[in-house]
Amino acid sequence: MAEAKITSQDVARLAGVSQSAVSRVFTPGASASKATIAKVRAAAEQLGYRPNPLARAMITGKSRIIGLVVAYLDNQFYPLALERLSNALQAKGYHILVFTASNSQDGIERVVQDLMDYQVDGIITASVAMSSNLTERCAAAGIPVVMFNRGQPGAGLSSVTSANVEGGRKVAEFLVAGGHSRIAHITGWHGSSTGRDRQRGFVEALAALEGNLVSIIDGMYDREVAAKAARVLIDGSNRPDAIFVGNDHMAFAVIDVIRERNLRVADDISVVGYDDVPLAAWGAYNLTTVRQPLNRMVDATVDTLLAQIDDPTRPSQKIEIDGPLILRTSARVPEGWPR
Amino acid sequence: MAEAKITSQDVARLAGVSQSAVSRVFTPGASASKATIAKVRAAAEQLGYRPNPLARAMITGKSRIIGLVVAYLDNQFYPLALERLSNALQAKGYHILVFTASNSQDGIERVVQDLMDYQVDGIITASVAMSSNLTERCAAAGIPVVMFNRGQPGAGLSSVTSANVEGGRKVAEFLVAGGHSRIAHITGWHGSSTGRDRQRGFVEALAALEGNLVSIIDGMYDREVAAKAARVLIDGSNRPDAIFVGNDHMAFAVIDVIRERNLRVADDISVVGYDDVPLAAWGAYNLTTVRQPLNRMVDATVDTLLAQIDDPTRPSQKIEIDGPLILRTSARVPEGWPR
DNA sequence: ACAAATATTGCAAACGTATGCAACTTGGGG
DNA sequence: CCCCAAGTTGCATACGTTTGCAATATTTGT
Repeated sequence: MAEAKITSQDVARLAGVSQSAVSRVFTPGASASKATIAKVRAAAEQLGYRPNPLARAMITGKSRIIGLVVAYLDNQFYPLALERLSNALQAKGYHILVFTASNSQDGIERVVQDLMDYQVDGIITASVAMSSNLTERCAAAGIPVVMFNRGQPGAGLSSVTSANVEGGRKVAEFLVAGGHSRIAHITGWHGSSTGRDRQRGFVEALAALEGNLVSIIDGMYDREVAAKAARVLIDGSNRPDAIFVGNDHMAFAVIDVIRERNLRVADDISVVGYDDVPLAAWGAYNLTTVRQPLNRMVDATVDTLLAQIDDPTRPSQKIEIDGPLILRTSARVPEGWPR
Repeated sequence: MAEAKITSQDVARLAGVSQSAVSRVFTPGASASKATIAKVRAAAEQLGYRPNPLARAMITGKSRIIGLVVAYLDNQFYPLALERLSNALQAKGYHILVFTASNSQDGIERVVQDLMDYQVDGIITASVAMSSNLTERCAAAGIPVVMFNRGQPGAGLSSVTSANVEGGRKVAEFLVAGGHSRIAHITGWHGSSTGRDRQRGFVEALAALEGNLVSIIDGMYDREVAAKAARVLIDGSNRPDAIFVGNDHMAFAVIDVIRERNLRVADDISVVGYDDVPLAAWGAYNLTTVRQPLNRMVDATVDTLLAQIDDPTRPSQKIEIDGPLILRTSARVPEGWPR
C-alpha cells in the first residue's frame, strides 16, 4: 500500500484547474477566487496533498528551518531551552535542525558551512561563541543570527540573555547583607560574555559594598573544573564562608565538594548559583540561585529571530531579561531580607 | 559583500566542463576522469562551491535529514542521547530535525505529517510511543523508524533498548541478596515497553527468589508522581526497606522524599534506579542503578537506521544491550557481593 | 595495429513548487 | 449598454541538482 507522492499537479488535475492555481491556494500571499479555493481544497483533502517544503524552499529560498548550534547538553539549562524553542518554533511552522559543535574553531567552521548549505532561515546559537569571522559570513549570506544566553561585544548580532551584570550585583548584595566576610567566586568561562558579565556585576558591587573578595577562579562551566576549584578554596588557608558560582551546574559540584569535606552548606559555606534549573529546587541541593527566566528568554529569542527573518533590514538588538534571586537553603539569608 | 549563490553551473563554466560533470564529481557513485575531477575540484575550491542539499534532495528523494521525535527533555538521559545521536549522525553527513511531541494522539499525528513533508530519510523516536497506525504510515512511505529506548510489541519497527527484563532481574537478585524483606517497586510508565519489561524481570525474579514484594505503583516516569508514590509507601503501615524505581529521574525524587521524612537512604530504605545518568554519580545522590550503555545504544541506533536507509528491504530488528548494575551508596550491598 | 570493450562526457529531462506575464473574467459606473 | 479597472487564471520558466541515454574518448586484448 505504498502511497505515491501527491503533487500539486495531481490536485490540479482532480480539481480541474492549473497547477499554478493549486500553488496559489497554498501560498499565503497569492490570490484565488472563492470557487477555486474551494475546489482545490476539496481535491487536496481527498488526495491528502501537502505542499513539499523542500521544493518550496528551492524556489523561495526560505526553508522554514532554524539552525540550532549547541555544544554540550549536560547543563540542564540547555535541553530545556531546546525543548521550549522547538515548541515555540514548531507552533510558528518552523523546525529546528540541530548542529552540535565543540567550541573549537574548526568545528564551528564546518557547522556554519552546513548551516548555509541547508539554507536555514535563521540561526540560534546556544552556549557557543561564534567567531566574528563567521558572524560576518552569516550576515553576508543574509542569515539572521541570535545568540541565546550569550552576547558578543561589538558585533552586529542579536542576543538574548538575562541581566547578568545586575544578577551578579544582586548576589553580592545578598551575600554581604548576610554577613559573609570571606567571599569567593568561581566564575563562568571567561570566553563567554555571560560569565564575564556576572563576574563584573558581582565584583563591582562587592567593591562598592566593601565586601571581602578572597578569590576568583575560572570554573569554565565545567563540573570537574569547578569541583577542583572548590577543593582549592576549601583546603586553602583562608577558607571562604561564601561562594558565588557562575552557574547552577557548577554550583552542584561545589556543594558536593563541601559535603565531601564534611562541612555544612549554608552554615559553614553559603553557595549561590545562577540559572535556577529544575534540579536547583530538588531536595538534595535546594540551591539559592539567580533565576534565568527561561520562557521569556525563549519567547524573546523566537520573536527577535522571526522578526529579522521577516524584515532582514531590521537592526540587531541585544535583549536582557531581568531575573530574581531565588532564596533556598544553600545560603544564609540575612535578617529581614525580603522573600 | 553579499556572496552570490554559487551553483554547479558556475563551477562548470570556470572549469570548462559541463554542469553534469560537476555533479558527477560531487556524487559519490558517479564516474569522472582524474583530469576532470582535478579541474572541477580546483574551480569549486576557488569559488567556494558546495552542492545544495535541498536541490539534491528534490531529485534523489534523500534529504540526509533524520527526524528525531522527542517528548520531554527533563530526564537527563534524553538530552545526552540527543547530543550523542547528533554527533554520530553529523559524522555520517546526516542532521537531526527536532520534533517535540506530547504523548497525545493528536500531537503525534501532526508531527508525523511534518516528518513526511520534510522527506526525512529516517525517524528516531525517543520516549514517545507512536501508535501503530502511524507506524504503518511511515512504513508505507518507506521511511525507516527506529525507536530509541522504547519497544513496541508486535509491530515491524526496529528498536534499541537496554536489556530491561534482565536489568529488572539483576535488581531483584541484588535486593534479595542484600537481605531486604519488604520490597517495593515504583514502575516506569505502563504505556512503555521499557517500564513494563523492567517490572516483569523484577517481579518474576523476585517471585523465583521468594522475595517479599509489598507494593507496586506506576510512577509514570514523572518526578512528582514518583514523589507522591514514595510518600504513600513511606507513610503507610508497611514501610518498605527497599524501593526499585523505574528510572533514575524518579529515583532522585524518591531519595529526596526519604530524606524529607528524616529517614536514611540505604540504612533505612535502599533505593535502586535505572539509567545511570551522570547525576546518579554525583555526591548528592550516589545512586545505585542499572546502567544503560548510552554510547552503545546510540551506535546501534545509528547503525540500524542507516542500514535500513541504505537497504529498505532489510528487516527490522530489535536490539537489546546489556548493562551492569552500578554499585553506589543508595542501597545496602550484600556481603561478598562482587563489585 | 585494430577491433572490441570500457570509461568518460554532454545533452536534456526530470524533481515539485513559485511567480512574472499576458489573457481572460468579472463587476460596476456612467 | 459599453468601457475600464480590478481580480483570476493559465502558460511557461526558473530554482539547482541527478541521471538515462547516446556520443565520444580511452583502454585492453590479441
